[in-house]
Amino acid sequence: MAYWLFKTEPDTFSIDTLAKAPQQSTFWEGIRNYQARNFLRDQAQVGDLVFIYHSSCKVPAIVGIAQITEGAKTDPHQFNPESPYFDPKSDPEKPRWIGLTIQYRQHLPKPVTLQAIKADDAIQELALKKAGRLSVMPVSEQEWHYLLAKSGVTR
DNA sequence: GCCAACGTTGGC
DNA sequence: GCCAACGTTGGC
Repeated sequence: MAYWLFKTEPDTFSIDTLAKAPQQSTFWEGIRNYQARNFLRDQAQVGDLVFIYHSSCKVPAIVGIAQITEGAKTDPHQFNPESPYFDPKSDPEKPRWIGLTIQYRQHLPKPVTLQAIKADDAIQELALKKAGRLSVMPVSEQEWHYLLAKSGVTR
């Protein structure tokens, strides 16, 4: 059991989009960063919990929780020249990029803003804090529970 | 819209 | 395998 943080731009795909999706599920696609991919490929497991973080928006913040419901599969967009996620260098025999399926769990009662995270000395490890453009990052168990409490989730 | 940070590419 | 140039991300 592990904990993660996934970034998304709410203009493209938000926690609300996920909550309203069929089965409240989506295939998390378009990961095009090796470090992020390696986390998903090598460490993410069905059952792991995921903070959904809104980036590139007015108030960047952790806004909700999802759960991984299906393990890593080839991301088909890498082979589609029409897709913004097309990767001409990916060999169909050895696909370079993967995605996995997550399901909505809940909105946070109080989103935890990037500003609050940066200002909080109790949060030290979270990769979000050290800048970084990583779109998928691990969250330690301790900081997961700390952030949950901070967001008003009581259990 | 700007720009800093940082990942990726490609020439050597 | 180094590193400069380039592209992208994402906060502000």
